[in-house]
Amino acid sequence: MEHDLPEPPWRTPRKQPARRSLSREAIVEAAMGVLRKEGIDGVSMRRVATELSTGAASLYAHVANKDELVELLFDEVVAEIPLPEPDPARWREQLTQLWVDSRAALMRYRDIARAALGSVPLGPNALRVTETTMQLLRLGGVPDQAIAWATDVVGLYVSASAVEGAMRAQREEGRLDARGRYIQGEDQARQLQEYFAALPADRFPTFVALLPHLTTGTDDERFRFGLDLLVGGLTGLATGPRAAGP
Amino acid sequence: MEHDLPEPPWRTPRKQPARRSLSREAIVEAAMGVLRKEGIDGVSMRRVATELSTGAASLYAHVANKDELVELLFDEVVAEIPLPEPDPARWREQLTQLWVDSRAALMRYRDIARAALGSVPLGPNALRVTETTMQLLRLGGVPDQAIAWATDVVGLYVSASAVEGAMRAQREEGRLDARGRYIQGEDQARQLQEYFAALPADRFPTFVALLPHLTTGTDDERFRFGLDLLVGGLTGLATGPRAAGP
DNA sequence: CCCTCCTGACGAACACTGTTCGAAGCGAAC
DNA sequence: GTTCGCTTCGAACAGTGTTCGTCAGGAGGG
Repeated sequence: MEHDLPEPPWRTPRKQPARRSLSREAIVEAAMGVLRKEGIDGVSMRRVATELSTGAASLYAHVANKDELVELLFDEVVAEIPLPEPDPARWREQLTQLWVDSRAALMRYRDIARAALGSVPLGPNALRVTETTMQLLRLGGVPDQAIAWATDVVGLYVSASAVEGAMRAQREEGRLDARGRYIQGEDQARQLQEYFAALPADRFPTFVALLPHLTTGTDDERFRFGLDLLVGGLTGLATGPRAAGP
Repeated sequence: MEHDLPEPPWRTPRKQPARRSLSREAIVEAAMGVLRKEGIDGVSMRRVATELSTGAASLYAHVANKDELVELLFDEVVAEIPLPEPDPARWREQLTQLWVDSRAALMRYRDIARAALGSVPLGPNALRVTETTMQLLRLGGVPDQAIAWATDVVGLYVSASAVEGAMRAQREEGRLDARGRYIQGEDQARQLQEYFAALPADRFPTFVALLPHLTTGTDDERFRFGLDLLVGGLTGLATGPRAAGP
């Protein structure tokens, strides 16, 4: 970084100048860059290794698995979720905000949320988010068993929504095919419109009747809709706000 | 099947006796078998082709893509969801039952639900399920915009829950590693217990306090918990049951 | 009856993937 | 000074989805 002049050729080359730099942190950092740019499918062992100008096999000294690497990535993403200072008077808003922020952080890294589905996240940062979530639910007076299940359920919903949002974003981005043909999201949207217009109204009367509403609203609004349903239900379970206690 | 004696060598071999049998239906059927036994990752073009005793390239005459094949599979699975005859007096129970049945049908085919996340299912059978869902919500007097969003939201939740359930089932199944070592689900559960027991109670007080509740309940109960939250919220949006009408 | 034409079948190949093996190289410890 | 152990990393293995070019068989026309 400081000076990238070519090494004088008469000097002995010193193959690894001090570049024992390969470490778990460096690998995760490089992988995060790939993840952000190309999504989880872009994160291959070879791709990450190339980013560090080495071979794929070298990564296995610091990371057991690709699965383990993805877990590390996920927890790194979760670290970006801002945590509130729990306030008993505003536990509902804080909960909603926390979950909205969670989804936003996940979507910032494309389809990383796919890693959360099917494997309960238990990294250090994920634990901190879970702890805060549970604290807020407790402040609201939600029963303990409901708290445990609710964190699970909402986590599932947030992740699923993030995955769906990432897919939609990728589709609208207009990705180019292997051939180089541009598949504009616009084209697909038009095809969908045609498909909908051709649906037999006698067999799908309600669906057809609701067509205008189906494409209404942004992803965030739809997410908020479901989230409000869940939070509303949790409020119903609450015995009213109570002070934090042991 | 009837006789698999070797063909007498002096007979002309007749390479394709009448085996123009390869068709889209046959491919989907074969793939369904693989899916049920080994999950979505087991469904590879070569694997399905082998099941039909042919090569992978042959499938591409009937199916554009692997993605298309998976879409076909998904819709075939959705076909197994039993649809109720909508009854205005019981719209809530019917809705809940429909969603429980949907999750059950998905889980019957391992992790096929992964295909639903990130691509709104629009096959003929999926449309029938969606139509019924919307009819039931209408019977309950849920506003149109809420109906559109609710089908989306709950579909997401059902799929996500099915994925999680499939993963857990696979884990508990005790799969053998590449080495042949048995990784019993029991072992992993014990490791998890140890990890939880070692958590610092001062940094994660609420989490640690709720530990007994975290492992309580079956997957179905947890799913029902979230589903009841959602249905409860939808009931709150309803203007009361009304007769079906245009 | 024969000769096209065309579509489905399919072996081979391409560019990938995750992971393992074995041979090096290096630093530290004895 | 030598040995031990940890990194590094090229090569290879067994997979993956997909495409290409060839080939055979049936349909249709003359």
